[in-house]
Amino acid sequence: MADSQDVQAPRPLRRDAERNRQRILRAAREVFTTRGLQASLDDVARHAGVGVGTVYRRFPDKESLAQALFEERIEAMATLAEQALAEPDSWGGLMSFLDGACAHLAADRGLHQILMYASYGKDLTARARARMQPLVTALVQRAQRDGKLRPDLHPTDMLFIELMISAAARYAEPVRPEIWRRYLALITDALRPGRDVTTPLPEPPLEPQEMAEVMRSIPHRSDPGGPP
Amino acid sequence: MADSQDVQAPRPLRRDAERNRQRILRAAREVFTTRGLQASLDDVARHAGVGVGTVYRRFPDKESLAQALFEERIEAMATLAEQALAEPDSWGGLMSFLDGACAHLAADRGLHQILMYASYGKDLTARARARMQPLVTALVQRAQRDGKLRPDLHPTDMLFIELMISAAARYAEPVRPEIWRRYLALITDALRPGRDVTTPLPEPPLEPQEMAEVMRSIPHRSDPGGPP
DNA sequence: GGTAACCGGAGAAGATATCTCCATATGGAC
DNA sequence: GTCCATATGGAGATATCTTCTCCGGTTACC
Repeated sequence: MADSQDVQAPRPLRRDAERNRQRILRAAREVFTTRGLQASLDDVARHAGVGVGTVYRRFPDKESLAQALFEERIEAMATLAEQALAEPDSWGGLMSFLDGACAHLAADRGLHQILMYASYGKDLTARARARMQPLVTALVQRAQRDGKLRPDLHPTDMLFIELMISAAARYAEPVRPEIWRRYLALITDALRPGRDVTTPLPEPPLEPQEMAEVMRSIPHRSDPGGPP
Repeated sequence: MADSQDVQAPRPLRRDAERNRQRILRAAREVFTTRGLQASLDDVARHAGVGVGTVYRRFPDKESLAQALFEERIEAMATLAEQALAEPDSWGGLMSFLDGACAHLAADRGLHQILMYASYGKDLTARARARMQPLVTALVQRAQRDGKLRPDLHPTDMLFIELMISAAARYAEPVRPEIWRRYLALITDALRPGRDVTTPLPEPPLEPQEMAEVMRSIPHRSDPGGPP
């Protein structure tokens, strides 16, 4: 209890070390963005122009690196939701959020993996949920109160829409990277209430607790169990 | 040019060999269904109760096995489309097809991989396209002529819908294997024409040739390039 | 009963990814 | 300028997997 503020004060890292740390993070962002989380730390090292040893000294394993990136990504998503919530038009806000989230996910091959990376230690997906859930719920409920959004939709449905759209984006990415907008527009059309034909939705939405399980679907290592 | 009909008449396979061949195919169906194409041939062999050698003697590599399964899967899909086309109601037919195709894809983890497996030698996806494209086009155009389907949709859109839904199914499979029906119903709602609000779709649909590229997106081996 | 065809499965060969080690280099306190 | 705690690079030890081969022993069929 001498000087530190919390638990963080081991030593300020030598200047070259800190510079390399930043390089590594930048490289990881790029590599994971284009190739996904299954890229090896060797790849990241090469991309950063440092040795593997340097990477492993700073980040014991891929999970640590993912965790470091996790924070900023979640924050970007949360900011998106907050800005959407600040828009006066509830429908427009919801659309902005969906569009922005899908754009992020479409452009970043590793993002959904980072967001859904099941981490043994601290459950990152729990943090993601804690941060995002209230915002998305607010967006959804506000639009529903205004009668702009089908009342039978649930906040968890928004996440599924994002997952579906980003899957489409990943499939089409080499051919037509923007085609996902077509399908988002299509789905979006189905979200409005009071159309002449509205099919009652079969299957109740996923409860948050179920969604939590889905969010943990990407296993560590390159265990070929996770879906996309 | 002595006795054969085409190119097929090397020797009728000894009885035990044929029995094992069938066992292997059955095992491959099961293993690929539950774990996807990245299961190893050793897994298939173990599941079939035969030695790896036996598998490799019959199927030089995983591609050969996939190819053998490919035929029956494509045929099942084509049958689905033909039955849908035989239904008098064009909208109902299209829905039957979408529902059936999504159900197949949701229940079979390896199916979309088999259908989209880029094969060096004979281009299987080309065969799939040749078989399916006319049927799906007929289904779509018939519904559009009847005014039951938005006119701005294209046959390739149906495939994308199937891909998106099956991605959702794979994500949710351990938690709620049937939730995909919820999202199919949602999308389906957006397919009808003449609703009070119809957003014009941005991005033109994929041309068949572009779709062909998308279909070849799953690389050989376990090359971590393919999307889901 | 003879033999061609077949079987099983150990293990060779090849890929990859993870992570360690240590000789060498460098920042920065004094 | 000196010194040494702190860093660095990258070869290579480990570990894990899959694919595919090989061959002694077995089996179907005439």
